[in-house]
Amino acid sequence: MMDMEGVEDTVRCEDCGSRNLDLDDKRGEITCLDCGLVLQEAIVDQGPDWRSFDEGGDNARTGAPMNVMMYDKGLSTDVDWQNKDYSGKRLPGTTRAQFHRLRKWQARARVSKHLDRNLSVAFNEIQRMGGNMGLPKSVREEAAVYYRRAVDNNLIRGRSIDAMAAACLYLANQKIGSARSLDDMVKGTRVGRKPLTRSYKILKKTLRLRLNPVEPEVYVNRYCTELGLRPEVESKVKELIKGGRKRDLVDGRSPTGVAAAAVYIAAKLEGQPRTQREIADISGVTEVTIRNRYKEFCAAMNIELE
DNA sequence: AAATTAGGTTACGCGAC
DNA sequence: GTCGCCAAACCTAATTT
Repeated sequence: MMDMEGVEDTVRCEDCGSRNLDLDDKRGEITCLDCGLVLQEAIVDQGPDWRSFDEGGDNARTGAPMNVMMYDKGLSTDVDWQNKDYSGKRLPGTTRAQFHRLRKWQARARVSKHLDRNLSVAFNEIQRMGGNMGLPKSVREEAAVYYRRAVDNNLIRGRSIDAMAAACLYLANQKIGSARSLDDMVKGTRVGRKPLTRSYKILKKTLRLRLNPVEPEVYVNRYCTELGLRPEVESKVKELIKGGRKRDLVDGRSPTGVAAAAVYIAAKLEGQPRTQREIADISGVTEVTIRNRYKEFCAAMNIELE
């Protein structure tokens, strides 16, 4: 039933059969332009995990899960086919009509159940992983949108949900600039580096995503915060990176390395020095790399440290 | 703590298979 | 899709200043 060519050729409006559909990235909706039916929504919100996970973690929950990100959008109760109420009496005509509509909507929600289940699991994963490494809600929402588009483009079959979910998170993270490196992702998701990057590439390619290359500036705020540096240091860091970019010391190098080195220099210049080791620990960049970068900077920009 | 050195590893684009 | 190749950027580890 599904063919390999992507959403335009395969998805029709469930109500009127029109192929005239509109995909709204921002809101994550697919809307039929002919009848106005919203086919798919990325309903994303924070909520407690309700799936059990193998390794520890706090999966405790109180009360019913919020009906967010549920694969069937909360229509989880069946509507009885008989036109009778709970006591067996026949329903009056108007009520029957209402139930007819209910059934219709329910059938609709069932159409692509297997895909929706996949989405359900994936959304949970995105929530869990994202929450795990403290990614803001906006990133997780964006990731969910990407995942749904991955499903729409038949990218899921034969790939692990976890890897794809992690890849979506990584993409969203880059788009929004939440300052997580690939290393951070690997650590925070327990998805291997290989499958993660593989899914990431496929996703990026087939969705034709154009992302700005990650700039070192993205990491500056986080590094400074984690090192307890004053705001002045932070602006000094950005200044340094700017200068470095002019002198071609930035492009082609790993943004984390450049950021880490600039932080090292700025911290020292501003009288709030941190050791290379400290910076290496929080940034995941080795001391050696920090040294290489910061020496390049000093040499090219006539910076004297002491 | 910082620097140096040596040697191994990864990412990436691309073409071949 | 995977493999092999490339060079540069990075890494680890040991040692010295």
